[in-house]
This record gives sequence, structure tokens and C-alpha cells, in this order.
Amino acid sequence: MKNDFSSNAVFNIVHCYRLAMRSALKANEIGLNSMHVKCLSFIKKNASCTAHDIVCFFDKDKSQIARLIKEMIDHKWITKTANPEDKRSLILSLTKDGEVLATQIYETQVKVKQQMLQGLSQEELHVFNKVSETMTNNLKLSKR
Amino acid sequence: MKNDFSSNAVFNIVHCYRLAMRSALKANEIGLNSMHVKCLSFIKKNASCTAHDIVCFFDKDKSQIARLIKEMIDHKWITKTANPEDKRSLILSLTKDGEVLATQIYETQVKVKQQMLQGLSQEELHVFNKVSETMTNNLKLSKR
DNA sequence: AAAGTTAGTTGACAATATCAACCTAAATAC
DNA sequence: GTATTTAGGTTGATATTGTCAACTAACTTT
Repeated sequence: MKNDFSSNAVFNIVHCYRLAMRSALKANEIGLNSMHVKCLSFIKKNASCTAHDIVCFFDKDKSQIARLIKEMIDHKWITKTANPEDKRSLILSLTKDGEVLATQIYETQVKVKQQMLQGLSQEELHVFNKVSETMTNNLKLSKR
Repeated sequence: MKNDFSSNAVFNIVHCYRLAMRSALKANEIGLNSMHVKCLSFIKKNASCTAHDIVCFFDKDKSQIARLIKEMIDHKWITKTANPEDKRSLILSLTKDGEVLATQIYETQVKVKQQMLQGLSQEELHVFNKVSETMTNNLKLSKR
């Protein structure tokens, strides 16, 4: 039987990972929430990124993203500049402060991951990744 | 290097699992949310369960749980009865309707799990579980 | 050039989470 | 045994997060 699988285990990882990231980043103190973290990472990775790109990637409501962006601009983490290609959209880029923060987020992710992966072998992680992917695909397929 | 691990994979599983459960249960139509699901399952499993038990198990605010319980009583999924052991607390039990719903939830969990586990071998799942547990423990330890 | 689409903004509101005050019953102190 | 403290639960107020619909301006289609 396949019933030794417990979905709780997976939920727990996600929950604990979030807590670990929050505390490592001292997120509360600087007014950083989990969507800010995701957006800043995304903007760092994607040059000439727009609000629309974020909406598509994270599959969120566009009004929510518009407000998140406003917050991040208020915090002076990012700026909006006109997009010469398409005047409807605006290109988001990190400020100096935003760069620093995004780098710090990246480093924290690496740190938390290292913490999390302690005592696990290459093979185990390889299987884990493969299984994760298969699970996600299985679930996505069932939607249709 | 351990950097082939992507935390996104795990986030995705949780996200897709939730969506799959919601749609399979037609949760929207009956006013069922994810905490209701968790509480109903918990009450089904734990005889003479109190609000306090739920608060402790899910590590949530007691006011939030009080309101969830009120909602579930309004939906006629559960009832509250005096606890002879301790008159401060109230014992929660499933109504007939609640039993039906909790059973349906259980069956849906089994179904979604089966969907999710397609094409995965015993060994792979075994490793996956072991890795999940280790990850959670690693993260919990780091909190101290 | 008119009609339809798309990127983004805003207002209103629903859902969820958190904080503090409070009541009653129980446990403990004295 | 009464007084004080602690624990289970409820409620009000408020913060946070997510959703829906209307709208403007810019682009695309025909």
C-alpha cells in the first residue's frame, strides 16, 4: 500500500521553512512579507520585469500585485520606469537598497536550505526532487 | 553541491494539493474552508476533543478557533456538549452531517493522494518520507 | 478609424489572522 | 476554607491578505 505517505510531512516542511525564513530575515522588523520576498527575488532574476510578469508567474490577482508594488516602492526597494517597448507597462527594477535586500534574501535562502538539507545524501535529495516533480505533475494533470 | 534542491517544488505540491482538494470537495459550494477540513478530520480522529485541543494541535489563535467552531456549529457539522471532567471546556462532536462530511473528506484525501502518487514506487515514497521528516526536524532544531 | 484586448490602478469588500479584554471554572497558595 | 492565580473559552477591534468589478490609457485587429 502507498499509505505510508503523509501529506502532513509536506505541509510541515513548508510551514517550518516559512518560519525559518521570516526569523532569519528579521522580516517583521523591516516590514517584509512573503510576497515581497518572492517579488524581490523574481525582479532580481528577471531583467526588465513588469507587474504583469509577476501576476503571470505567481498566478495572483493583479490588484494585489499592484498594491504590493506600491508598498515596495514606498519602502524604496524598487522603482518603476516607463517601458519604451509598451507604454502601458512599467519596468520594475531594484534600487540599491533593494539589491542589498534581494541579495540578503538569496543568502538566507541558501542558509536555510543548508540547515534543512543537513544529513541528507545526494541520492536522497535526487529522489526527493524527482518525487516532488512527479507529484506536482500528477496533481496538475488531474485538474483537466 | 546540494543546490539541485528547489524549495519551489515543495511549495508547488502544497499549492496544487490544496487546489485539488478544494475542487474535489466542491468546498466553495458548501462553505468549507481549509481549516474546517482540518478541524473536522481532527475531531473525527479524536474522541472528546475540545477547542483547546485544536488550538494546541494546529498552533492557532484561540479566538480564531472559537470562531471556526461557531461556524461549524452554524453549519450543523458539529455540536458542543458540557464536559463533565472540566466544566470550563466543551466537548466537540460530529453531527450526522458532520460524520458524512468528515468521511467524504477522508475519501477525497485518499483519492487525491492516489492521484498524486501515480507512477511512484514504494522505495521512492519511502525515501521521500524520510527526507521530508529530516527536513522538518532540521528546520525545527534551528529555531532554538 | 472602430472595436476589441491588455497593463495597470483603484474602490469596495470578503476571508483570514492577531491582540487584548473579559467571564467562568479550576487549581494552587495561604 | 477563602484568596489568588491559572486555564478554557468568548467577544470586539483591528491588521493582513485575497478577490471582484469598474475604469483609464495604450496597443492590436480588422
